[in-house]
Amino acid sequence: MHPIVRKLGLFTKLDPQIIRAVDSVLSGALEFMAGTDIARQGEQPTAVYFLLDGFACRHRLLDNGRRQILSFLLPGDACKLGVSLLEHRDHTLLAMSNCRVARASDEDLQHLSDRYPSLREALQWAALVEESIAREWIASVGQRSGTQRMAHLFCEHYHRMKALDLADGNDCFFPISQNDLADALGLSSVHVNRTLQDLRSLRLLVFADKRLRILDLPKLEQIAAFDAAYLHLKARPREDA
Amino acid sequence: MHPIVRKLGLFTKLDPQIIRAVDSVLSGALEFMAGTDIARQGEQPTAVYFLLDGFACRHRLLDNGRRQILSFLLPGDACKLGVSLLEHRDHTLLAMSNCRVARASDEDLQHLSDRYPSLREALQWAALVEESIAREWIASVGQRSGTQRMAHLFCEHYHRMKALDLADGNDCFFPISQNDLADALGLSSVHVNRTLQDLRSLRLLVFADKRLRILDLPKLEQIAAFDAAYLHLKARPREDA
DNA sequence: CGCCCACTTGATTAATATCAAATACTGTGG
DNA sequence: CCACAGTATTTGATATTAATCAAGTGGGCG
Repeated sequence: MHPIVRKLGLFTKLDPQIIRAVDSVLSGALEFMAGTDIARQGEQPTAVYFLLDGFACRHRLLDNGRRQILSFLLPGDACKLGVSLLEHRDHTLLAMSNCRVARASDEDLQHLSDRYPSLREALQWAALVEESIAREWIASVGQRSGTQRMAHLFCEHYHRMKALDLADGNDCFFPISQNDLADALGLSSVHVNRTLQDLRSLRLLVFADKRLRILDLPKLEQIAAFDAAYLHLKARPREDA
Repeated sequence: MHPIVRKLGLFTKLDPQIIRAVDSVLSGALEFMAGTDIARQGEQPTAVYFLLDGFACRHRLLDNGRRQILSFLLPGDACKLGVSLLEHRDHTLLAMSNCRVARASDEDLQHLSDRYPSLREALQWAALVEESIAREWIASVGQRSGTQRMAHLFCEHYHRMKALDLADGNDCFFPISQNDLADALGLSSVHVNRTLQDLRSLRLLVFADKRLRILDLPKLEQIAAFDAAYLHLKARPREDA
């Protein structure tokens, strides 16, 4: 299934005609190798990127040389109408696995949104959800302990993957090193390693080979003080309509 | 000057006709006392709020009983087109000083944005900047020490106030208790108190009587590893046009 | 084989939380 | 004006969390 349809389908079932219109303004699929930048902090933005396949993140380099991962991008993500209104990108988009990406000019997408209000709504919805997730990350880094934070991130990732039907039972793709995890959680990599061992020894999850397997979701959610409300996942309106 | 014009004027000079149209869909000014909620986490959102005067914040209560302040709202802020697409608010809007607020229905504002593309662009711009600030908060809480974080927040607040012409020299309104500061920075209030004393004894700033006075901005920015790029403040295109 | 990278372990230190109490400050009613 | 309650700030002592430093181990791969 088309990843964008799948993602925006979490909000609403888009008319096939709209999908075709979107496709018509998208570039053919671009390939990015794991570890390469899709778009760079500081550049002037003109294009909107859609992740079609793979796993990517946004991150920002600080003046003090440190790095913070700001969010993760799953297939269908990354649409952000209006970026070209800014003079420079304030963060880098990085492919964390091999990625297939499509690009559209912001302008084209705006025009399309003018013509199809339901497309605009779906994109607005996606942007609002992404913002809500960003806010939860602030709350998480600010108020949760290292263990809770890590548990929370795993819950979040699993729920997002599940919602997109990209989880295989209690197991899903999560191609990220312990170092990246540290940069996402605001912890040192040594501490990440130890915390991971704790969670593993509690038999809550297995995180290895670029995959996350959740063994005890309720317990994990409890530890994390996880409340899925911020993900704004409605009872899925998709499928069999 | 109209606070919304002042804020959106950081992006573009809006046609007076558009301003009148916006005013026409805004409720008259609502008053909120310091400490009262403007809109609550969990409620179903229908309205878009504009802060006309005063100082407010967004915050979120976690399941573990803790609280994180997610962002600060300055006059002209708070427009977020599309909120009504979500089923519930994921955070609370709280007046931190007495506030004057105007409300518009999301629907009215969308229609207006359809009619006036430059209004839509200005609102999109404001939303993008707010997101960028949220990302910087993630980076700050994740990668900066307590002292740096606090210095950073003060730099940010000062720059934002300055950009809106709401700073009086090196001095500006900042009506927030040390407890709130702690909830914004992800520190304990005791630690905030001590960090504050450090910054004060270094003669970098004075924070008292609900005001922030910056004594040595370059030094403060250096400590904070502050880089204003994320605020997306262009060389102001306002005034004397 | 040997190198590189990711992960792991141990020891130590630094940052920050927590607990407990004292000291301002603010507004209120008498 | 004073006594008072309530809140905000400050201080000290101690405990915990997580960072840092320094060395391993282990697997993939040319």
